[in-house]
Amino acid sequence: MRHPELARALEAAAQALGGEGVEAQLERPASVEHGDLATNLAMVLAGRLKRKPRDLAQELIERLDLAALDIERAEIAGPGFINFTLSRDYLRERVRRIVAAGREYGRSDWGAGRAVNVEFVSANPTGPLHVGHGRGAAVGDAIARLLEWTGHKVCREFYVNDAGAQVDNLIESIYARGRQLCGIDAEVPDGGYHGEYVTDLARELQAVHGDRLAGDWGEEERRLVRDFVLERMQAEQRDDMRAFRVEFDEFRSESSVYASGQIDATLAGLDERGLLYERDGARWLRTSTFGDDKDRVLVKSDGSCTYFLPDIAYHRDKAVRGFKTAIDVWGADHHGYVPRMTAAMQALGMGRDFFEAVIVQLVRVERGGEEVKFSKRAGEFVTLRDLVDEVGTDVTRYFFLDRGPQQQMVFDLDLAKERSEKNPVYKVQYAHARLRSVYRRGGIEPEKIDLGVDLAPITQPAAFEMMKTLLDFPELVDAAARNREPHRVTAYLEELANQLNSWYHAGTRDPSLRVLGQEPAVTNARLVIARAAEVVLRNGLELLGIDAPEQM
RNA sequence: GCGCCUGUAGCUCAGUUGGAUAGAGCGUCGGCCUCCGGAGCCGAAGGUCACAGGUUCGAAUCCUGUCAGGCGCGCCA
Repeated sequence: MRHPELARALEAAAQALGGEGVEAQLERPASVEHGDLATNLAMVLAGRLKRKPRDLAQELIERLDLAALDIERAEIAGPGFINFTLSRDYLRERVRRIVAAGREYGRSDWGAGRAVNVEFVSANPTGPLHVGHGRGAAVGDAIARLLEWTGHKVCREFYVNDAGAQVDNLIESIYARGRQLCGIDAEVPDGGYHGEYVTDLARELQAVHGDRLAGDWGEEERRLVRDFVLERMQAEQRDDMRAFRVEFDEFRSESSVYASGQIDATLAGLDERGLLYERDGARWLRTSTFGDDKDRVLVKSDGSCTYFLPDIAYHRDKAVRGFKTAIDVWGADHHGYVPRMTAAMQALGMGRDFFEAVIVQLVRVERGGEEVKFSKRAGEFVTLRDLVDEVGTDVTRYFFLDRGPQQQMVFDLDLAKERSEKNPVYKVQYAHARLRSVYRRGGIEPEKIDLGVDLAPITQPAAFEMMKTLLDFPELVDAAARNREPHRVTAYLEELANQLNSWYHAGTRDPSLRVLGQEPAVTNARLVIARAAEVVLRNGLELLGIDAPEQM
């Protein structure tokens, strides 16, 4: 919960005691007995001033105008904490303002319109998306949403590696499958693709182009197949993403980087800075001067370039396009690549904070405690599509966002399919639906709930605990955005849903605690609290790209 | 061998950037509700925060080392 006036008053008091420029941290104490807000300022000051923290705490309190700050009590506790108890009226009024802010509650202008590029998924156009891509998509999209909420101008981007050897591999795999379909002996090459979809593609190509592809393939046939495959795979990936509720603003392809002349521009830029050199017939970039363990080849001795060079050119282009920050969401198998890209961006003169990588760990899917190994269609992995078809977009997204990105995760299919409050997604969605159903049962139009009513009838301690959680939301959004950690939002929503559910369930035991069926003054006051909770649940779910349903 | 990530309750995970008595869900156990089943409600037990040192008023959090797991270490992408 924020209380900027109190923070400033504390800092002023600290300064008066000789603590120049100390920042006053306010936090929600873990235990209710410790009040509503606490600060460790006296202990921080004690180290600096070589004085006893509890004495300093006393002097700090004496310099505060408690009444003006809506503080009912200020107590010194433990080694030197100051615990503040806010007036109940202050909390009531702040919660009322949540409802007034509505869909805007939790937004901020921290980013001040800074342009941020968030690149994620970026799968090779050589097959269906797998669960790992799904996790990257959920995390990338949620980070994008968090940044939008905090005042950034965000571009969601997908980089298509359409020029590399992987596409050639796929083409050769299709070639082999095509021959097999014609009864000719052939084998999928090493490193080729084995999923059933490869045979499907071969069959389809034969149906469309007939005998043209029956014989050996020359340059022209391969180009034909390449065009067909690239379009098809990208269209499928796009569909998978759409079904997963992820819309990209921009698709950039490796081939367009080659076509744009930016490869040469990048080399020239690096050369001007004296960061390139020749060795063994290749051209190297001095990434090691920027923290990489060794230098990296950009142009091989045969004159072709490594994948790294177009990748640098592509990221450089993000700066050219005006982005101040480029965030890449990568699978754990690419984390070793972070230092060299970071180095390359610095080599081009970008600030240390221009490029940022978010590493997402692997996903293991389990059913009945056993690992689900692969999909029939894709062969060696579980497709995102299969997962979404089985458990739905909301659940899949939520599960991917329910853990820190760096945490290896087990996706429990049994829990995911559970349609009860055991399943955290349903618990949160149900909390929202429950409030909507209160309005319905009461014949109330939520938009017309009177915000001007007296909130004095709100006295239940459980209600105040929940209200404080509601007031934490803007700080939570801020922290989640700054750290690129969407899982803070899911953890928060689960806590809120628990509080809301127990607030609600109190009414099952004691009818006088229900929202409906009370004196109008009581019902009206509780409706405002219900609305505030609904606003936060809905906004939180939106931040994750998950539906806030009217009913379950 | 080197680098990065991870190690918290039986399981899956949080832990407010160093704060007070380490939390939640699932599972387990007890009670309530229900014609039965499912679901739901109330409560309880459950911990050497991988291990060993260090830093300080204070460490799950920071530093060093050890152990275990994952990933990476190419003129592959």
